[in-house]
Amino acid sequence: MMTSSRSPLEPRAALHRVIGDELRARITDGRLPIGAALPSEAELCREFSVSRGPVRQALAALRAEGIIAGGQGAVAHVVGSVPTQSMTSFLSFSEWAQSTQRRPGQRTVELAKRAATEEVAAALSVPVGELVVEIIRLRLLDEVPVMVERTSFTLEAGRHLFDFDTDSGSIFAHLKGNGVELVAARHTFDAVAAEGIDAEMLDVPSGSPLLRERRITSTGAGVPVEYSDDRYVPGQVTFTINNTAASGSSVVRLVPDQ
Amino acid sequence: MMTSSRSPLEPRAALHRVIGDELRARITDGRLPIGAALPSEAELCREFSVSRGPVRQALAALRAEGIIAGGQGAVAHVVGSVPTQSMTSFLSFSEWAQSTQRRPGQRTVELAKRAATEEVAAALSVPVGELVVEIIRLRLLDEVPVMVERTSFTLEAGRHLFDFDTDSGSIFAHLKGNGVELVAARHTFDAVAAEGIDAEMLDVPSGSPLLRERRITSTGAGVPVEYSDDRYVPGQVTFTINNTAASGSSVVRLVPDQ
DNA sequence: ATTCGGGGCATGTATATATAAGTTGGCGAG
DNA sequence: CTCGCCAACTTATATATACATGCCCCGAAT
Repeated sequence: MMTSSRSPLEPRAALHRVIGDELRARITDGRLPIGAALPSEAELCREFSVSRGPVRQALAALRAEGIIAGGQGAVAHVVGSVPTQSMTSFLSFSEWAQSTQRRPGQRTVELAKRAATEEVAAALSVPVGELVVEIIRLRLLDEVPVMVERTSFTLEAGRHLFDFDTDSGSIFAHLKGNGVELVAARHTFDAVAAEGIDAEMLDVPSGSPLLRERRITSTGAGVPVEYSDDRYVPGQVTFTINNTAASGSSVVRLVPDQ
Repeated sequence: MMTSSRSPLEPRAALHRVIGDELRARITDGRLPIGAALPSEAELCREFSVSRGPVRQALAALRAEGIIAGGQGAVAHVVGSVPTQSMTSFLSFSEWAQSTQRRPGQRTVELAKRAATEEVAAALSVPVGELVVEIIRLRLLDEVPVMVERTSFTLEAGRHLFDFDTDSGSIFAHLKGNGVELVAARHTFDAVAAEGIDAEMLDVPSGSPLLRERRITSTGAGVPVEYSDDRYVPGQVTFTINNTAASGSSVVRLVPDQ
């Protein structure tokens, strides 16, 4: 059976993914409530007519997400439905805001092509003085200012921004449409005091605390594309992380370099 | 197999973990620099004298951590050395400090058994008023105060703390020794202003920004054991997170409930 | 009634094998 | 010399099998 348009033998369906999605669905829609025991591996094998390999792969994925737990000799059981966000929803303020029923707003303060400062150059792995595209935006939720964002793109990626209305759409959606794929990000959190323009734009007293997220986003090949310094008004937005001993998560506490 | 002089099948050494650790070591010490191609699966099989199963398990773990990348038909290659920490090293301030060559210090301000406030009760999933063990500690790095920690334990876990010198050892090590296993944690980050006692203990001006980490730590069964509110002086400690589109990491940006 | 032990069952780990599908590099035709 | 195609290599996926080890429950002994 060649079926030239498809594959000769169907299998390329990635059974373990099918199984994982099915179990995820059962958990989120309540057929497998929190605390419930999952079917044993053997039962899942029978149900999906597969061998233990794919079943165990699916269970391992769920375990890594922290959704199920259970050890050797005991059937796994549901420990909770971990809130997760897709990569794009996490990176894109607009997309995230809409998913929480808030009206996102934004005001572009500046869009410029300029030489990279030492900090930006280090983050983007380019020589100091190389041209980068810098955009400063004030972000709002339901008309209330919540964040000031200072983002630098490499010229290669950033040139797409000049033919784009940065006050309306999502930058990430636009970049993706132009073939710029962002698949990995490193986030660093600390606290800073609001100063000068930031305090004014965010409408908070000078010196009041802000949550700062610095972010380096890269392509699949590990090439940095974006560096951003985002400062949030406390109480409007927080960041939450789940980690488990099993899936040594990538949450790290660090001493800043300098 | 042979395995004649020892137990019938002796492995139980978790070969895939051994292989993963070895590869991790090669990457961090430079024998496999960033960008380098890993040996093919077949070569690794020969080198470690195992079948493809354990090798693929090890590679899958590295891939989930974002350290290596590569797809079907191509040898995987190193995309970066992601700093990771074990669960215990991430949870335990003392252990973490020692791994960074700093001298950790701590001063216990208070250790008390008291009724749970609304906030604590909600975090630990116990009724308001239930007895919990609360400990307040000032944490130092090289004699400099960097963090104030307010932790509440359920009575079940916290009772072990009264026969323990909280100024010397690691609480987590002590709890683990008493059979309290902590395997999952949820961390929430925001910024707050330093106030009253906190500002005084941390030796910063009142009103200056602090990075706050609130943490709920649970057992493998999903039962909350510990709730902590830690406030860090900026510039001394930051938190870093890596996430990739592939391994939908559990990093989430949230609107606080209240 | 309570406790202790054993057996059944479930998961963890490893091997061997087979097929599908993507990557790469080299060879030959134009 | 260039372009296109094919063959070899490599990874992704799935099956079948075997044994080690930990949990849980039930039954027997106290």
